[in-house]
Amino acid sequence: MGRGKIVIRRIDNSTSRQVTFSKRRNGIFKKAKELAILCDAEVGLMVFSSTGRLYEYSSTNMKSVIDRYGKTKEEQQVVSNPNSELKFWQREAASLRQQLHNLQENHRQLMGEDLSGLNVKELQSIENQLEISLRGVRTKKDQILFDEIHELNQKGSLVHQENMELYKKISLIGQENAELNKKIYEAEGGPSEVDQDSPTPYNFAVVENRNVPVQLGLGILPQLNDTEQSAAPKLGLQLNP
Amino acid sequence: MGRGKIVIRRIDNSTSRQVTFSKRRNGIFKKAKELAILCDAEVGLMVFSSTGRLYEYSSTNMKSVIDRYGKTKEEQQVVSNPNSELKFWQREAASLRQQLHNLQENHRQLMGEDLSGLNVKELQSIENQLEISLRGVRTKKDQILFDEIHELNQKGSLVHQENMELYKKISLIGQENAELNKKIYEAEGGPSEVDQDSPTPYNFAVVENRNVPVQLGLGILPQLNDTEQSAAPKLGLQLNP
DNA sequence: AACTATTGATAAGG
DNA sequence: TCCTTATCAATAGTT
Repeated sequence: MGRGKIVIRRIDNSTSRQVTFSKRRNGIFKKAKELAILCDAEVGLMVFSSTGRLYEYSSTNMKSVIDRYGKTKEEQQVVSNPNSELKFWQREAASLRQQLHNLQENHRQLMGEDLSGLNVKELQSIENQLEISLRGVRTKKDQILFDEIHELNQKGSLVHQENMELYKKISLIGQENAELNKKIYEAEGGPSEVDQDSPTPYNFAVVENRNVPVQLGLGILPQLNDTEQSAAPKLGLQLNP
Repeated sequence: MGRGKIVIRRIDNSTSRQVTFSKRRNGIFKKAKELAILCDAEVGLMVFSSTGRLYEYSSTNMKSVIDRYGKTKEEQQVVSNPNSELKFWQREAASLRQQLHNLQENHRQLMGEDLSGLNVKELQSIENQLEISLRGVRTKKDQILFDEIHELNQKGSLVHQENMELYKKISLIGQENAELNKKIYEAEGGPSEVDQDSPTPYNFAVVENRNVPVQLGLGILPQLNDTEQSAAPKLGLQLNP
């Protein structure tokens, strides 16, 4: 029920996972309330987010629900009996240790270690998995680099534009200046060769010599449809997608 | 979501209430499972029907969820049993669970999943590790295949030799046979054209026609320094080291 | 238990 | 986190 169907499997992207968690948490709490009210049931719901935060709902109060749960399961004795609880935690630890062990073995094989005892078929399977992983990692890395370059190019483009505008302004100010000088010259009457060749301060007549702005050296990607390509050598990473 | 909107209030009709309870109970349990899987959350859900029946779901196990709940709420009064061994095992389980969690994350990344949130350097590191792993796995696989081929070639060589010896024996027996026939012929006196063309049983004179043994079709590796290469086409895997 | 018309939840995208 | 909207899923009422 959304813009598309999704497979029920851990959401990789942590942001999406977080967002989905929020939405669905609200959803399930609403459902829990409705169930309790509509059907006159006692409901207790505890949810720990992957970051460890607790969210809870209880139609009455959680302690009462847990107590009732304990009674119903006839495990009330377990809680008061230290021996059986001890055993529970020992079993729990054993189970976790087993899971850890399995995962470690799996992990070592993925790390290319501990390969003895595997047949060709199993090795082939690991090889395939590693190839898939490698492709995934490379794709992700390339994408990040690509994005970075894209961003740099955009920034470069902006700076370039800014540069152009600054040059225009300088050009205008230069013209203004020239006109002012001219007026002063006319006001003083007659030409004065002394001042003729040494430009006044704030005279930006240099603009006329080179109105091409400094190249920033950022490789501009084709898809940026930048029309102001120049023959100047470019620095930085160049991607050929 | 149904044939019509309903108000969220206790359903009076007991049958309807029961039916709705069944449907919505299934619904909420499904949602709870999905939430746990999608968002990597730990979920515990307890529902008592109006008739007092308990229905429960937990993504891990209810005791663990209730314990965690108690700890999180800091309402856990271990006062009833401040057993240090109990605490030890609880810490042990928590530690193992943490390790498991870390390893799972690491593992997922090696599987090429869950790559968001990694920077280029980290991705590069995973990429390198995957390449090393891949090389290791391939080397191991190739070695197994190579060993297998080596072994097959040795076996083939042995069978070949055995074959040669058998052919020699047959040849000897054939000669013996021929001599015996000759003696019988001489003892009977005079040639008999009837028996001349049809070979006696156990006459292996066929040996003279082809003393080249059947090719086993095993590619023989150069390092086996097999000198009996033939021009016959070979079957099976051929390695070119 | 099925069916199915309808509402409700939510995925994707700002 | 909240808003919006297109879709899919849950389910209310019925058979």
